[in-house]
Amino acid sequence: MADVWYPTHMEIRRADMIADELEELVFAGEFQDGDRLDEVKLAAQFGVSRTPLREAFQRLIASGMAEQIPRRGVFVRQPGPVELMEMFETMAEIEGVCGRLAALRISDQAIDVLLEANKRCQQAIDHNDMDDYYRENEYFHHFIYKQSGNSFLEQEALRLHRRLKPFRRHQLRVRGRMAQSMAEHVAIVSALQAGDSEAATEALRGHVAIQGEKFHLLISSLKTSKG
Amino acid sequence: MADVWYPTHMEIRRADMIADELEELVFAGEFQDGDRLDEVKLAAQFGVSRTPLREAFQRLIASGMAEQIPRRGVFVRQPGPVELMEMFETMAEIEGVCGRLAALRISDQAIDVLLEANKRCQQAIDHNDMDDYYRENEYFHHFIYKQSGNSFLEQEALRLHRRLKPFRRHQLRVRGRMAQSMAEHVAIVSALQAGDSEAATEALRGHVAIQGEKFHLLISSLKTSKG
DNA sequence: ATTGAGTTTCTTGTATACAAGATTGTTGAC
DNA sequence: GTCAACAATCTTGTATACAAGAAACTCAAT
Repeated sequence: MADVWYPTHMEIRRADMIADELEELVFAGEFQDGDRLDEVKLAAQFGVSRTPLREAFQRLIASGMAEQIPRRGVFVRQPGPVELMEMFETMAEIEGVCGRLAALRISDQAIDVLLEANKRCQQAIDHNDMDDYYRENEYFHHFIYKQSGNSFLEQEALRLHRRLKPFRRHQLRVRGRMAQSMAEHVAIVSALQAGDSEAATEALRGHVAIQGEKFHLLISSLKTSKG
Repeated sequence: MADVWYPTHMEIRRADMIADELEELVFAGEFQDGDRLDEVKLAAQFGVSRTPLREAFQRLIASGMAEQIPRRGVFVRQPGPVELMEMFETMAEIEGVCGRLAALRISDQAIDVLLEANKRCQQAIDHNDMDDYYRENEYFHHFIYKQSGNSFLEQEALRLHRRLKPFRRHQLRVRGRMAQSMAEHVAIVSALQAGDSEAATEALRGHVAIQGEKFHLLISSLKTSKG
């Protein structure tokens, strides 16, 4: 019983690997909204038959990244400006909830972890290392999800966070955003430390919502430049 | 353009129909946690080949109702007591969020709709018609999700609500629950009408969380009777 | 030129065939 | 009797074959 080789989740199924790759492609914007996912073309591209592809499609469909119209095909669905704003708002609210529960449940030990994470964030800022800051920032947020003490909620938060990743990627380039973000982190930890669930909620909600608003500006500028 | 027969989403794909049926079976508790979904047996049962079944499986897997272990099979995952509590808590928090946003955005017209819904709830209570109350209650909640003004959030709330449906079904049988639930509905509408987002959040959170707590009691009693 | 029936081609949805890993059962050594 | 190696069987994952709906094309009628 000790040396059982537990079924490592190393993906043996090509269908799963393809699903991952397709998700990446959709995230990377390789497809336009409404593009049909051509089974035979993609099968050739991946060097497999249609079968694993069709299984992979189901995953994209379930996660809302594609839509299936019977007998017509599978079409990618890129979120439009409105849906994106809604997703950011939802993320902000969910992070607020995580903060609320975390404030009620977090341990002193976990607070220390967050303080450490923030130190590393500050170092990233000092070195002006955006990638590093991005990574540490992500760790900070994921850790708070976990401190909600509700692993179902944690998973939901992670899922949405991941889905928004491609749209958050270049946010930090906004001038001064890193420093402001850092200040917000400090406020968040303070609220958690004080066990102030209201303050934690609002701090996290605001911290995330601002991304949606920056995004809103970006959208507006795009719209004016396009139309 | 007028008489185009738009691709009705009538399910032509057996895979989709099977996915629906399988979900029902899992919801109905026809499978134990950990049961393997036998492709060939189910294929025979549904009178189809393995192919559409395997597509249907992907949907269950994506929604967390089943787990796939490569080269081993697909196993149903029934939420245990802990996970269920977590799901109820998450539902309560999300409903709270819907309430918060709805309080900020709801129209007088929509308030009237809620008042009407509550009237129908009261009638159901007067007739002691639990099924009817259940239906009206569901409408009430779904309508509030919509009033959040965030259709992404609305969809997420609907998804979780649906997933919890089988575990909420017999809650109303608890003595006096219908009347208490009704009183909470009134408080919720009042908060929304007043535009008091804090009160709306707490009213909805409490209204839903109580279900989790009732459930908690149920679980405890089960545990003691079992072990 | 435009429309529309009829035909052809393409694509999806499902069934079946096959390869390889997992499970089970058996036999033989200790 | 226990355990390990091997064989037989079962199950999954993928490829291929086939049926039927959708799209594209042709061509005659207006």
